[in-house]
Amino acid sequence: MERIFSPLGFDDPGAGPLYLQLQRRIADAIAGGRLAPGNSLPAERDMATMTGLSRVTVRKAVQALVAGGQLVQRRGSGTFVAPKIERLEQALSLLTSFTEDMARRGKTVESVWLARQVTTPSPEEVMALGLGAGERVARLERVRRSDGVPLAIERASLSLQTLPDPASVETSLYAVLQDRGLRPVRAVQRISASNLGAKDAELLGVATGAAGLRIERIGYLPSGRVVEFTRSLYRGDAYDFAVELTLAPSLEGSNG
Amino acid sequence: MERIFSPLGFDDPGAGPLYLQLQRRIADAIAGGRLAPGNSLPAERDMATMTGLSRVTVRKAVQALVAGGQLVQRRGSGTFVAPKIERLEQALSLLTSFTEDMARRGKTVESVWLARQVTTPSPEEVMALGLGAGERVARLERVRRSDGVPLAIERASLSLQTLPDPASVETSLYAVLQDRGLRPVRAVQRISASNLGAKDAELLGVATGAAGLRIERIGYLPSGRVVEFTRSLYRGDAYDFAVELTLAPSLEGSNG
DNA sequence: TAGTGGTCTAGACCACCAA
DNA sequence: TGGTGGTCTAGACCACTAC
Repeated sequence: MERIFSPLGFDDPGAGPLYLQLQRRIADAIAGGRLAPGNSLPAERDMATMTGLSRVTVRKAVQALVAGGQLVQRRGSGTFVAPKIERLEQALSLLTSFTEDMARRGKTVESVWLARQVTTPSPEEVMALGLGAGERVARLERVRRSDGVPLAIERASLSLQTLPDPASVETSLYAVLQDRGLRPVRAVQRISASNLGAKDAELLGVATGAAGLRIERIGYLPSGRVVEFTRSLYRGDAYDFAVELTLAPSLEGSNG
Repeated sequence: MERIFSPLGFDDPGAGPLYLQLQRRIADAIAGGRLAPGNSLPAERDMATMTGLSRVTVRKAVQALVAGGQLVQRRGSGTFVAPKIERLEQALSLLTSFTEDMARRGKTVESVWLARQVTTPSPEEVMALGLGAGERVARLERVRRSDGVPLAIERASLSLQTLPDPASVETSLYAVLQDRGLRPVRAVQRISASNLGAKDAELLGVATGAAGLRIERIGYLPSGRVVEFTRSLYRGDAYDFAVELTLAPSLEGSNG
């Protein structure tokens, strides 16, 4: 610990900005195990006096590591090395529901409802669901947790013909749809990454600006009718999506 | 412009921190089109005097928007609204190479090589490629650009039996492998999101901490032998991966 | 050369948490 | 109540860009 926050070595002119040097020292200490998950760091003011830097500079180094998910800070309490997070792997090629997916691997699932209502659709929802003029929409918004850890924010929209009573969904949306004979058999997903805004980050228990996996899904019935339009935001540090790929058809047989 | 940086309204006690209020004002102006892509913002010092805030506070607001990809800053030049980026969509279910994928949609592809060498493998590479003790590895690292815009960093590792001469790869790795009769026919990918470090961010031309899509791929021959181990980092703001899902086999027929 | 963003400082007050 | 992180300020110097 003394070595990390030693005032020595900060005067090398070619070593870059001071906050980056400190950031690198702390990151190296975590990577090297000298700072283990759960360990506390000295208070910001103490790090400042120990290193001979100003508190603002120390804060800039720490903030970068908080944003990257390597440290966590609790006001009034202190700064700590982030706990090791167990990465969940989910197969992306199968159309399963969150609830079923977690049950399959023996995890508990809790949902915290943010909204479960009938409302006026956004232009995006009108487009995706093919709604008529004046038609309203069922919207389900919830934070998904597994074993107490928030994993994803899920915002599902369905036409009222598909789901007249949103309040009837307690846990699995797909289970409700299945009862109504309206479970999707095919879906198209689009995946991208983006930085989480303050609100979404708080819901997921990570720092503002942390990387999240954004997944947009449109589910279809066998008839081709759209049943669901879902936008999810997964914690980037807690989720791995696995996909199996096969050779592109147009290239088949031309190999070798 | 005057409205955005007006000193009025910053005294409301319930509106949260000043830097968040300013951040919201600027973000709203961009979303509402009052600030269009390419537009320049006043200098930081000017924004500070206009709003009555300190430069540090203005900077904190601006930095957050830079991290989120909504603004770009150029030292000595100014602060600008980020140009609209064209999102590329790539099918995730087919095993295609970057080069072929871009060619199919009529885009030019350039590679900037970071490394193309035979070297000592990392433990991760030994594991993924199933290398023997003392065996060396061919490593290909490059930044992929399309129409001049950097899109991804690709780091591919192959055993020397698969690719004895890394320098023989000029554009498409898969084309070279195909010539040798070693093109993979199956691959497993793992997808997650993470914040880009300073170095990777610079290579992709985005701000440090921006969200990136991390993809790890292991490619196999028909025999089941591993041919390639590739770790890629895509710009989160420039890429959409599309996947089509079908009903999980175990649920087939139980629908309705 | 003038203007811009990038870094850094010393000091202050507030809100929250734990003993 | 004392310590912690969260916010904010005024002022300074540097490195780079554009002219």
